[in-house]
Amino acid sequence: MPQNNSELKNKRVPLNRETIIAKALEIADEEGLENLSIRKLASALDRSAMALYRHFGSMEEIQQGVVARAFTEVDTAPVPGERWDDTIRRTTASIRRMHLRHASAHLYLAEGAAWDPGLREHTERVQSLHGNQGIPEDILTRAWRIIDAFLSGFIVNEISEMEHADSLPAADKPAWLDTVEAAYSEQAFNDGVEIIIAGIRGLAAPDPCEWRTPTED
Amino acid sequence: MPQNNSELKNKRVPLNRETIIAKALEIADEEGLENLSIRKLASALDRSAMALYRHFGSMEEIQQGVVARAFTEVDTAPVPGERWDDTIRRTTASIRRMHLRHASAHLYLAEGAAWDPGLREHTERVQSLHGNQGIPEDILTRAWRIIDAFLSGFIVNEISEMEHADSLPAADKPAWLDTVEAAYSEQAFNDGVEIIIAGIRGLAAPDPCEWRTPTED
DNA sequence: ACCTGAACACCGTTCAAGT
DNA sequence: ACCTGAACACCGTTCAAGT
Repeated sequence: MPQNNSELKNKRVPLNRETIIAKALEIADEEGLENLSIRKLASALDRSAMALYRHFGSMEEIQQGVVARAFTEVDTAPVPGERWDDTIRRTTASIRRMHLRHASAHLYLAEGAAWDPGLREHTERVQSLHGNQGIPEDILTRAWRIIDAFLSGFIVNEISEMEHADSLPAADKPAWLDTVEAAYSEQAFNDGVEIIIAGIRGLAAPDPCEWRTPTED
Repeated sequence: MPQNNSELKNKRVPLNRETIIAKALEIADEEGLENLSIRKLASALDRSAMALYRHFGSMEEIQQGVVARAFTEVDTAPVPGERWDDTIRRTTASIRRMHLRHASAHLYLAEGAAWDPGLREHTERVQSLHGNQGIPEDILTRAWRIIDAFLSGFIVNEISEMEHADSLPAADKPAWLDTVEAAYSEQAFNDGVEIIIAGIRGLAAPDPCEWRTPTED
C-alpha cells in the first residue's frame, strides 16, 4: 500500500537527536521522566524502538538530552552592568520557573551534578557570567556549591510537596505538616537566596563585592 | 529430603518487616537502591518473591522502609542545655555522615519530602527538639525549609561527585585529591550551615536567639 | 498461616536480517 | 543508510493453588 507524502509527514517526523528529544520531553511532561521508555518514545515517533539506538547509545543519554533541552529555556544571558547578586537572583529564579513549568516531568530525576553532560553547557554559561564579573575564583567556588545545593534541594522538595498536597485529605494532615508545607513557596525561595547572598558577602569580607558584568563601552 | 533445624536457621531467617528491611539495606549498600529488586531480595532471603508481599504492599514501601531504617542511625537525642544552632550543627552533620556511610545505597533516590512515611518519624523528632527549645513557630518554619533544601541538595551533589571522582582514570586522580576533596566538601558543608544559621539570626532579629533544650532540674 | 510457580504486561538492550 | 522483528534477561505485580 503506497502512502502519500502528507500522510507520512503527519506521523513520520524526521528522526534525529532534536526531534527525538523534543518528543521525549513531551512525553515526560505528561507522564514523568520515570515513565518514559524507549518503546513508548519509539511508538510515539512511529518507529521501532531500535531505530532510536542509531541516535542515542542508551536511555540514560536520552534523559540527559531531555534535561539539557529544558535547561536551554533558562535565562543566562549577560546583562551589562548587572551586579553579581542580581545575576544570582535572576538565574536561580529562572531555573526554578523552568522546573515548575516542567513540574510533571520530574526532571530532577535525571539531573546529575553540574559536570553531567546534560548540565555542562548550562554550568559553563553561568560560571563564565560570574567569572566575567570579576568574582574571585575561590569565592565563586564556595558560593557555587551552596547555591547549587540549596537550589536543587529546594526544587525537588517543592515539586514533591506540590504533588503530595493534591493527594492528601485535609483531615489527615498532622500539625507538624504545616511547618513543612508552608515551606515551599516563592517567599521561601527568596528567603533562602537572600540569606545565601548575604552569606557570600560575609565570606568575601572586607571586599565590597562590587562585581559587575562589564558594560559595552 | 528432610533438612534439620540448624541448616534451616542458616539460610531461612524468619521473615518479618525487620529482617526484610535489614537485608534490603544490605543489598542497597552493595548495589544501590536502584538495583534492588523484589526478586533479588527474595532470593537473598531464600524465599520466593511473592512471600515478601505478605509483609509489604509494594517495592516503594520496601524502599521507604530502607530509608526509615537508615534514618534511625541519625543522632536526634535531646542534649540538655544545648543551644538551637548547636543542635542544627549536630543533627545536620549526623544526617550527612549517615548518607556518606550509605553512599553506595543512593538513599536519596527514595527519600521524598519530610512527610514521606520513611522520614515522618525522623522529622517529628527533630521538629520537637527545636520546639522544646522555644524557637518561635514562624522562625522554625522559615529555618526548616532552608536547611532542609540545602541539606538534601548538598548530599545528593556530594555523593554524585564522589562517584564521578571514583570513575576517573587513576592517572587523572593524584593521591592527594581524596583528602583535598573530602576536606573541601566538609568545609563547603560547614560554610552552608553557618551561613544559614547566621541568616536565621537575621530573620529573628532583634531576638537574641538564646533558645535552648531545657535542662533536667 | 505461610509460601509457591506460572503468568501478565512491561523494561533496556543485542543480534542478525531486511530494503 | 535506515529500519525491522525476534530474542534475552530482566522488572513489579496478580492469581490460583499447595501444605
